[in-house]
Amino acid sequence: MNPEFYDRPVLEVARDLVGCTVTHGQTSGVIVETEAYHQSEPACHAYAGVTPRTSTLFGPPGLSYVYRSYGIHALLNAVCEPEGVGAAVLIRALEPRAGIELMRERRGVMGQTQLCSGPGKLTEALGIGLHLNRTDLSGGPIAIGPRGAEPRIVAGTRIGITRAVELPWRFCAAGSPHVSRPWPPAMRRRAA
DNA sequence: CATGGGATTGACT
DNA sequence: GTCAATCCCATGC
Repeated sequence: MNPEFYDRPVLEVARDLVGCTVTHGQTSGVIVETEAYHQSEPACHAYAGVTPRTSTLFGPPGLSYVYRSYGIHALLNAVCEPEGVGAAVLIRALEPRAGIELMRERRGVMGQTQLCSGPGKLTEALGIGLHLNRTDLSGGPIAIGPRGAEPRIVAGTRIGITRAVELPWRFCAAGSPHVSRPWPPAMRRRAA
């Protein structure tokens, strides 16, 4: 997808990324869960302003932002909005498509819904590390491609944060078993 | 230069 | 339900 796709309000991009395909090497998956982050709210790393760590977030749209979480996991984001605005979409879960056996080896689990059902899980399954920070998502080693049919989307509040917890900036593909837990309330009510 | 915290996960009670 | 693992970096002295 071209940089223009990301040069829009981060909430629009987060919603439109659900259903798109992420590819790295032999492995790929369809995005089933995203979260939006923006410099205007305190859960976003860019809230602190431009620092060596956050400079990627303020860079041109369409770049990757990969950072280490809890000293253990690499988390993958897509930088959005015009250069100078700090915003990104966190890729939280995928439905595995290609290279599933390789994902199983990397993750050490067999179940398809356990391979990529979390932001730290999917980077491990796809082999995405910190060295892929600030790479081009349209022509770089990580490629994000367009979706087919538009999926039905369920919105909820973001997961695992301590500030601005009330914002409904999490977007899930309705009924997908590959979404990370806990599922949004609107999705638990009825099976799919 | 020392310190503390975090957009998580998996193992355990 | 609780808790530890583990490291980059922001912050403060």
